[in-house]
Amino acid sequence: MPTLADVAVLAGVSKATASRALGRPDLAAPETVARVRAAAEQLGFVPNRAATQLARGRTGVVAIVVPTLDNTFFTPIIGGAQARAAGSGMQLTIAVHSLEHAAQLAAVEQLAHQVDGFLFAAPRGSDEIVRAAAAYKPTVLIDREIDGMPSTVADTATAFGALVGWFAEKGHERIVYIGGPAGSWQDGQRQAAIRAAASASGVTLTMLGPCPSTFASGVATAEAVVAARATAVVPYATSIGLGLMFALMRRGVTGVVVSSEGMVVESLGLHDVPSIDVDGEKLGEVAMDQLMTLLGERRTPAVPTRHRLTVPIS
Amino acid sequence: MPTLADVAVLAGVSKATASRALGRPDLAAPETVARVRAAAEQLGFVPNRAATQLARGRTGVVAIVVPTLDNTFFTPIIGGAQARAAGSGMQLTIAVHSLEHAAQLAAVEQLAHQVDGFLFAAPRGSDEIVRAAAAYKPTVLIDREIDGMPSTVADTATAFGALVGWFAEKGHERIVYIGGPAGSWQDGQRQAAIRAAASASGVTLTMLGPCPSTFASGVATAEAVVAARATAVVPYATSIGLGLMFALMRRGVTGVVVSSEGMVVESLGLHDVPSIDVDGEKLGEVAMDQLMTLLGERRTPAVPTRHRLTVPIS
DNA sequence: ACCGGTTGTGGAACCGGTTGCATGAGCCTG
DNA sequence: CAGGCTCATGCAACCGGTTCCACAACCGGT
Repeated sequence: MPTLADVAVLAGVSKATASRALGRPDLAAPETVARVRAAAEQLGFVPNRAATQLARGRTGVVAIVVPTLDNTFFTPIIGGAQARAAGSGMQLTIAVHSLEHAAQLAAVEQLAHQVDGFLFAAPRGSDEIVRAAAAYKPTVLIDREIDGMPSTVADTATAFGALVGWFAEKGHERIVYIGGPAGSWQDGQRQAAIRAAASASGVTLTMLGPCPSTFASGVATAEAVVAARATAVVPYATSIGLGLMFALMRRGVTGVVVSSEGMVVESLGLHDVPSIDVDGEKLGEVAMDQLMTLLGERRTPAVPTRHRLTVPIS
Repeated sequence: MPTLADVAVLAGVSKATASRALGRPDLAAPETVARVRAAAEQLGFVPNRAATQLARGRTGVVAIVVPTLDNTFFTPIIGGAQARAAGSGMQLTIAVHSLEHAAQLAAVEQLAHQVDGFLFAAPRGSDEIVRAAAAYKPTVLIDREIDGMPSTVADTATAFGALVGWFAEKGHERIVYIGGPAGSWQDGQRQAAIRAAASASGVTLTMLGPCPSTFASGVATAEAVVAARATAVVPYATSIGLGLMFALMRRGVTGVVVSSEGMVVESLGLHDVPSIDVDGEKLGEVAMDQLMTLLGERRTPAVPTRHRLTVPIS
């Protein structure tokens, strides 16, 4: 395993110069930079991460906190963040946060020593935990806002409101909204937007929930949906909607439209079903860019510390 | 941020002794160990990861390679591995491997410099890539076997065979197996077991596929299932089965039983639908234990380098 | 021709642990 | 009681980069 010293010898310079040539090319003579780079290439030099971290006092790792991996909402976010992290030569570790409060706090404090920053994609965790993380290291929130903290959110509330309007236009008179997990920030936003849209368009609105984002919980809402004699349903999450559609079919219920996401609508060949697609990947990318900015990373585009993505409906 | 030197001063010993007292208590006097531990506790000392890594020449990180995060088969595996890694004070990074061959190879070689070992939960990747990883660092395969390499697999082949037998007993005469992704090791195993079980029980078997493990691809098989006039279907993955069930319902097809997993069967209240449940968490745990053994970690139980979990059907 | 300023480079300290080796105290054995 | 042994400990050299500082060469300006 070649070291920087090997590269330096081959290039005929000192370790110090070699380091500068590779890391801060502007501080070395162009000709030197070229020679050092060639030497590094030839030897297949890969900088030792631990050494770099130790010298710089940074870990080169950021953590993304998610409530679960079993929800396809979070995986693209992770993917996007991962891609951006890798682009800056950073590693991403995933912290799954399904624990109860005290354990969460302990886990965050433990983790804080091992990372340079946090991405919090945990819609339900208490503010206290997020603040604890932020007290240690730079922290960016994903899909949730807390006063005074940087965040990236998808503006689904507006999209959900528009969806209700869309249904109203199509002549639906009784609409159901199936709320998300208790304490979800997004759920609060969406409820407000949906209530406003419903009263604006004069439809009858039934609010169900709270409801975890799972297939099974969608199945479980079928009865209430039927009881509400709704013709249109807006579920908090795709998995809920899928469970609901499934259960309605099994009961032989027809004439109820459940909004979903593009992939589901397409693969099932559903017609006239509106869909909302959150670009999770983008969400992860933007949030990571924000974090990199906070960390003083040069190579990433600067992003405002508070960011809203608009969400299309179709 | 307190360092080992601070702890040493407070405990009235040298850095060397402090290090030994914390890391190898058997090498220090019990009384000293106690004093050092108390000092560390008092200062809230957390060892600097980078320094430890640099000194030991190990990264303290292992990577788990998965094809995607959008498949609920892999997430429990990751969870299990993560839990075991944390138990040994190691970090787990997730490498998603959806790239084409050359990029995969490059990614693995890059990663190899930054980790102590690999867990490969990539059922389809070519052997070459796995071997490349193994050439650099200890590597354990998950749910796949390659000659001469340590692995942990769920014996689903046997379970799938039993499932066919179960269907035959219930009087089903035409059975469909929907194969998994092209090149999947497990798929090969299952096909063999299913063929054997079918010919043993005299049922007519139709093999479909290969078929990616997605909801959409399950939907797409509905036509072929109907054409085969099958009354029982055994899909490779839960997501495929779910898509198929969905599509069959929409067509109004009844009388076709699709095997699934416990969670689905329960939440939908399906009766008389057999289910297969792979304990993914366990799979991850065992594989990580194997890897820890290879890495010479003391604290983990030694596990045979080739391990098969039996899979229950119900 | 002399001086202040820029630029490129090397020496060496440093990040915070781990560990080989040497030292000395205390114990057992012959 | 001497010689050899074990045991606990400290010193100092690492691991492999980064960066402060000093120094030298070279620039243009007066």
